[in-house]
Amino acid sequence: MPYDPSAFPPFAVTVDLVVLTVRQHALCALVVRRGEQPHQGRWALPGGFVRGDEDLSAAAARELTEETGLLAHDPTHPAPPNAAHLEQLATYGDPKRDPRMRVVSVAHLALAPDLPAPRAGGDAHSARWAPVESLLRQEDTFGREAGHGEPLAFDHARILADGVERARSKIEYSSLATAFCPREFTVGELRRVYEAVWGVALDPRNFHRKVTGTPGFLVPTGGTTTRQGGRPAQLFRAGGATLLNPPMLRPEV
Amino acid sequence: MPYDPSAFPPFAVTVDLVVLTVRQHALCALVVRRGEQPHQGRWALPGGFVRGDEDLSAAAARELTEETGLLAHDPTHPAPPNAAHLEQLATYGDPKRDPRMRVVSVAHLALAPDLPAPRAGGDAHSARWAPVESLLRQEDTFGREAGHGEPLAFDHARILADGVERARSKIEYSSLATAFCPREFTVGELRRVYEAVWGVALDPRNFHRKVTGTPGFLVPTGGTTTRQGGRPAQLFRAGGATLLNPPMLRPEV
DNA sequence: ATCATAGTCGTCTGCCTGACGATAAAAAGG
DNA sequence: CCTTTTTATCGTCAGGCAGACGACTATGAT
Repeated sequence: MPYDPSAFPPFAVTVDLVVLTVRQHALCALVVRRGEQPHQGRWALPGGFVRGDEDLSAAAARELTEETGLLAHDPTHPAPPNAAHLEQLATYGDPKRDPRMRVVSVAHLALAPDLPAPRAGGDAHSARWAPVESLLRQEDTFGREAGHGEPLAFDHARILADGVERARSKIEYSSLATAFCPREFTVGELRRVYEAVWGVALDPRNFHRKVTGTPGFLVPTGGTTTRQGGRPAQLFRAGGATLLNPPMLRPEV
Repeated sequence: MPYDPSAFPPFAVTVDLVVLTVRQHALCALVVRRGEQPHQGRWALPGGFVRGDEDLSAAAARELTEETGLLAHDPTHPAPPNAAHLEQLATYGDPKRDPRMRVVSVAHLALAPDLPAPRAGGDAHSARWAPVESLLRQEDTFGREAGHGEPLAFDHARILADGVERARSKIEYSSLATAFCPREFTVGELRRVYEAVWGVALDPRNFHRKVTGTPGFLVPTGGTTTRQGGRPAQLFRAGGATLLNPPMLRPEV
């Protein structure tokens, strides 16, 4: 049966990225200032159109590299130096989410170690890391903290909230928190990642017992560091385990 | 800035459904026989094009009703009699997944109680429940069990596998297993759901202690039934809790 | 030298789970 | 009617793990 163009309505398909990192004890997301209508001048998640011959994950990886210089980390290969975790998050297709046309956006979630400074790319005039707390508070209050006076463009506040929730729950039962750390890190640095993502304080002693006692989570490199002040701490690298069993427990509210 | 059609390539967007149920101690998925090319005559997941003014979840709910007569269950409202759980699963957009054109499919996962018989709808010649075990074994062996001699059409085997994995993990930490049960059910029936979905045997005594001891999971209706044979069992309805804490533990492999 | 900071090792207690014995209430078979 | 079978339900016990928290160690700062 031949291809019948009248059988289906045409859509534009985009990828949007929720890129998260931890800086200064706060969970931050990458946002870019929109250079075009609609929502010109507003902050938005980075993203762009999927090309005609491009897979969704390839489009997401391309956008990630364009915006941050990071490479998507394929778990089947050894991690390159500038690697970030990248996974599909969810797809958003409300008919009215973009006033120009029918756009379906396949959102992806990227977790990256702390980076020097984002580079603006594509049609973005500028890019910056902003604490998710202030980005998600936009819908309620219009405080001017972090230079954001308005909510994110389109439905990006919702997408960001979904991405943050995915990250918060996924570090419970997987070793993904190490994606926020540099290649070598200390138990304390890993604990501060959990504390920043969950927004809670964790007992350093119980945390140390838990992560060092979970086989395959951390492998010691032999070195130590004192970059945090205080007693020198052992350095670790992420181990091969991806699933934590039993999981890390997020404290009750 | 005006809308520029040349700025992006056009896509077709579809929804595909992984509809799961438990029948006769086996986890089963709804499959339809394709009436058109490509893959004419092959079994496939039910699905169809998203309409031009339709949200993705609305398209999935429409397809679900067309194929099964079930209604998507909006958790904010009381459950109608014929309700099924419906959630977005993932989106598949390999450029070569459909030889006719560029199609992006937003797969959804539906969990339904055991139904009398599926009704064929749309362009499907016939529909049936098939054990997921045999459907997913197609890629390796070509046994003729359940009348399926070939793997599912397109990338539907992969989508089905992802949906099954989602269901298997989600009943660990949520009360979703009750979506496989009729409105009133016994602890034993709920246990057989877990056993079928996970493919393991569970200790009836520990299971009973666990589910009746989790607040908000089950509420007794006061009635009893003996439809399973043996001593009469208390009837329960799903409680308000959606998250189980601590979770049900899936036995080690 | 003293303090502050951060890391690491232990102890104890309570809760939860897995293993499994025992009892209860029905249907089926003799 | 009695026994067997089947399913449901309650109890007990030991091991493991998490939360609370004391103690000690090794640095830099004052």
